[in-house]
Amino acid sequence: MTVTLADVAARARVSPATVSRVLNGNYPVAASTRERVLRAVDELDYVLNGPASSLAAATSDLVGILVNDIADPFFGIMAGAAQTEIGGQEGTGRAGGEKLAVVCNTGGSPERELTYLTLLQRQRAAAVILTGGALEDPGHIAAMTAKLSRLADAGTTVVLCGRPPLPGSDAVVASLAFDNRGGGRRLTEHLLTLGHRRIGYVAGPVERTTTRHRLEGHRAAMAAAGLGGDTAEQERLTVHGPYDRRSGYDATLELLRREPELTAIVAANDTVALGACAALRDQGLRIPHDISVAGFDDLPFSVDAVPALTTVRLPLFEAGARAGRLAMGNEAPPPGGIASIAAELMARDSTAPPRA
Amino acid sequence: MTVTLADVAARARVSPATVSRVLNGNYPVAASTRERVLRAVDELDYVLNGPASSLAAATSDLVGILVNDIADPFFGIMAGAAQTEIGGQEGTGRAGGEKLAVVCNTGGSPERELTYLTLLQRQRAAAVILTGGALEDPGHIAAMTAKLSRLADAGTTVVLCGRPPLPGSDAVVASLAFDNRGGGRRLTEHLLTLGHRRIGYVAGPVERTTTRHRLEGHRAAMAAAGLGGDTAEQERLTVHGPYDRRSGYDATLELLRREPELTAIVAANDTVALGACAALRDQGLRIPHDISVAGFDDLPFSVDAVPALTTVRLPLFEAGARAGRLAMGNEAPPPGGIASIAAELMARDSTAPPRA
DNA sequence: TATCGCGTAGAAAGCGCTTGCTACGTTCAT
DNA sequence: ATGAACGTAGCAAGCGCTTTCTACGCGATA
Repeated sequence: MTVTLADVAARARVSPATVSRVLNGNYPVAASTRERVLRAVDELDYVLNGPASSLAAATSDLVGILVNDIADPFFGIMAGAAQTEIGGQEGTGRAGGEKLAVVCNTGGSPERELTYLTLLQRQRAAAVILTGGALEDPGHIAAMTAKLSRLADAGTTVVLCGRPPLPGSDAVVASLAFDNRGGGRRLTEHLLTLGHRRIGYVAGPVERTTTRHRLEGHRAAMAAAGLGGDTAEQERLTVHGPYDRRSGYDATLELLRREPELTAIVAANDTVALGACAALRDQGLRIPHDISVAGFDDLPFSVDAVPALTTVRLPLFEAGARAGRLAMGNEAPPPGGIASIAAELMARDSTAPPRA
Repeated sequence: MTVTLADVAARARVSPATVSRVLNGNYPVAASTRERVLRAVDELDYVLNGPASSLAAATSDLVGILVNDIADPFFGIMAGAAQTEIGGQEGTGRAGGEKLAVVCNTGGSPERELTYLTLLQRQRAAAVILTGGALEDPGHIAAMTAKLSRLADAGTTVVLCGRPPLPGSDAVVASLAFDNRGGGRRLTEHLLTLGHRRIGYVAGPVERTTTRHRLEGHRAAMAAAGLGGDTAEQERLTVHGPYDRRSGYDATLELLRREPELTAIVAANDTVALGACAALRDQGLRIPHDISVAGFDDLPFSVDAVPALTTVRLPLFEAGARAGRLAMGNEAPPPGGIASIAAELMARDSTAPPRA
């Protein structure tokens, strides 16, 4: 029924070993022999049996990319860039390099994250790239650390992209961490410079590194300006919610209720900011005339928002591509295995000085 | 080094066969024995060797989801929904159902589409879901048909989601096709009803089914209204380009150059529409006062555009979920294996009667 | 009591591939 | 002329699991 290596060998009048070596290209084979084998492969329309090959070689060509939300371009851009670096290099013909880069959607659930890691471990994945913020739960962190070191033991390369390093883990080859704290700080400094004093913050889900870092940046800027007040006051001007449009809408309404004198709102990311804008418009407020709004990430649609959204640009594509290269061993890891990736303020039209 | 089935068997004082049966749960095993085996599995932290298991069983638990652009929520939403149906059903403990749903990004390239299919074939994937429009190139269609029937022969379930049926192929279990033609027609009828007569069309990439169907719907509506003119005129009011923001921007400028009297622009999708809006604004035109704009897909951000975008809603999540169920064999295929999925007009604020 | 059948477990034969080792020419240096 | 060295190819032993077939023990049936 299905064509096997042996069939190809028979047709090319060589041994199975030779066919295997031609296909893997890591052993000298005479040009004429190789030629003959390749022809037989084509004629029989042979496709390697991946499981058999992985079993014998004790490695596979699977590379997993874990994302929190596949419908969010934030992850899509990184994953796409990584895949380009992994599945991209054809050219060598059928030999080598043909990895299967696949993305797995955890939906932000820690259990699913672990489940996918186990599934990838089952498949003896060549590499795993974890993207996006991590959950700050001690239990989960411990479980992840254990799982990742088990993966590393089995020869899987682990790369973190847009996620802070896992303390005390030597399983991770490299972590590319976005400077969310610095970005958040500069964004709020921008607002402060414009003259804002009462700033509301729509934060992401609690217990996420990304959420915390951005919020810390914001509060650091506020504190440096002698604002921000005590903890209770900080809490009053902060509302947490998921990274979606709806959360931005609802949280904005809530912030307005708590503090009608708000002159600016900083959102956890651009999608949330869009929801915030919608809420403000529905309240009859004009942006930025009555109130300023800022986002984070600089996703493609942000520049087309009306008014164009002030935000913080994260080099998602570059980071994803680099993670891909790191996973493939095509790039040297940064010193110490950790790289901080700069976040750039993009001041646009959704922020302006507060009304006098 | 690594723990194998035999290790577990030894520790549980049973034969490897029994361990296998406990893990796969398709053979009667006494409760006490199962208990013992499960404990050993836990104690040894055993993880099944996927390749070995796939080799022996001649199937794997991999399910591939092919998308054209992973950074586009259009695909992200479908893929996410499908993954929910595939990787989701835990609850049964570790037994059964634990598939590895992975998404593969073709970037719209036919070669990569084929490459991924081969890679999935290598892995003996349990199922493959192809999403999004297909390339209308005879050579590629033939190659795809051949590849898919080879996959089907090997036991892989093939499902098409948001992609028209492959004529003459019995390899495909089901195809869920969006009614792009009907949606396109209703959208243009809406514009016609408002009084528009000079309508520009920013189409998607040529030779794509989605592009063609939407355009056909548009032209059918125009023709039914006695408008549209000859082929040359139709061509003059149509500009093709990729499904991105940039294309919408550039094409809109081009259309305006060709026909300054345009009162409405229909875009290939919402992202393109956003680019069109940006171009119009940069030209000092107000939407919808000076010119109307419509999109397609009703992606999440469309309702937050300013003005809110008139578009055609596609039930992406539902379709993706259904495709996932179909792939898992958890839902009966539609009669004839083909289902047409309705597209609903969402008339919002970006369209209005033309200026008198 | 003898027989059958059922529930449960083990033995062992692969699944299709990779790779260490061996074997067989050649060519080169001695 | 002889042997070392090299370039190629084959042999065969697994890789870790699934599954068919066989075996065993026991309660039910006759």
